[in-house]
Amino acid sequence: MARGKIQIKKIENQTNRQVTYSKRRNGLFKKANELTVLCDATVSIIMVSNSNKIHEYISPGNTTKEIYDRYQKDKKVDVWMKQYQKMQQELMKLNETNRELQRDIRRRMGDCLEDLTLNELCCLGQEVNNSVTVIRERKMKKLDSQIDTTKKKLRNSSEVHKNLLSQFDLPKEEPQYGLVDNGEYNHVLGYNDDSRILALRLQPCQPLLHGSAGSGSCLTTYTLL
Amino acid sequence: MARGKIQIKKIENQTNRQVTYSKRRNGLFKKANELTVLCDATVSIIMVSNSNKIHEYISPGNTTKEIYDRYQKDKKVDVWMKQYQKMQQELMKLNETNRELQRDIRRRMGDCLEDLTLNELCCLGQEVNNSVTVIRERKMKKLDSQIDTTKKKLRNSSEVHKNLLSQFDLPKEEPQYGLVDNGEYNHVLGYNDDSRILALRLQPCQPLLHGSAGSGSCLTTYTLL
DNA sequence: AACTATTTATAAGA
DNA sequence: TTCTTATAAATAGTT
Repeated sequence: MARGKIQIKKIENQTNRQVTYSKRRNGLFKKANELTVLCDATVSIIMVSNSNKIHEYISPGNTTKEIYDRYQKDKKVDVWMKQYQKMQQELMKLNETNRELQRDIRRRMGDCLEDLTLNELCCLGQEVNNSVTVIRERKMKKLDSQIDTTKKKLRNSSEVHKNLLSQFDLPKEEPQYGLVDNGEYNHVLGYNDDSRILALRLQPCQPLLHGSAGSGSCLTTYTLL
Repeated sequence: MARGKIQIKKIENQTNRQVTYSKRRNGLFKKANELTVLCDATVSIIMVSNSNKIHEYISPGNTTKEIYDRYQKDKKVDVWMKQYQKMQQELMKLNETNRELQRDIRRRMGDCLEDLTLNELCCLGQEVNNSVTVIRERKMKKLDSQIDTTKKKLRNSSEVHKNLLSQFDLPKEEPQYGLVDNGEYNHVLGYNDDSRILALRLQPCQPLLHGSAGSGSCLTTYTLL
């Protein structure tokens, strides 16, 4: 526009382009500002240069975010909002599910039984009762295998001991590892013929997870903006 | 800038302002486009007029959203992204909690006991066993009160019947409402001296909620954009 | 929307 | 980058 007309096409000279970018950017921003004042409008300009630098103009008293949000609202391209609401719903659903699961567990522990019907109580009772049997069986199986393992270890030790003694030509003497068989175990672990489990707590056992999980964390309402 | 210099201040004449807005908007967009071509840059302009209408310019081959997202990233004002990640985390945590709760329930039903230690099995057994007792007691209490209510109703009916008969001076005759007392009920409901509940299912009872809640819905990964 | 006198923007050079 | 300046472009006021 001066000292000769130019073609509107990419300036190939890198330096020249850079200079023109800078000059015209200022020009554009100045015009934007004049427009803002003269016409009481709001203008937001974002520019990304060829070298990936970002410059912006924003009418005084506004933020680029504000203008863009407004633009989004206007264009109904608010994908974010939809996403947000979808997630919010999902969170609520999950929280609800959690509450229900926890209530179910509490019932299985004998809590919150007030609002169950007689029929529901029967079902629950039957279920829990079945569990007792299954869990007891599982426990006994585990116990058996543990005893088995221990026995094997003992036998092994015994063998090693014997071998050592014979290697050193010492007089043979059976080692006295103590393992009282079976009957005693049943008693210690609360397994008796009453066919009810009155398990002793061998260690203070942490409750499986009730309460700890999910805790009281009610859904935090995420406010927009 | 022509036919006389103007002051850069708000144009008070409404029509004039409107015209100038339109003219200068075109000028601005033209300049933006020249800049885009000459300097191989990307420009996004959003304008809000005094009368709240929105106009935009965007360099060809781009979207306003793209440019704004880039701007956001650059300016690290990505509040949305933080929000999104926070919620994503919350969702994952809740899903994890759900899984744990469901596993806990399954264990209380005698499932998934494989990976429990002997000690944990003992604790679980004890808890479930306690529940059996509590639930049984609760059931009996409910049953008692139901029987009580029924008895009262019966007595009432009896009374009404008697009164009616006497009102009509008819020969008195006791009504024969059938209610076999107590012992029979215990049997029907599976309460016997074995002190274990072998409840009959009076109706097909829906499982309290396991499985239905939360189902298999793994966390859907919300992709951005 | 078109015209045009005048102001403003800016390309090229320093 | 900034300044200069000849000249192109934009536009205020008018029609």
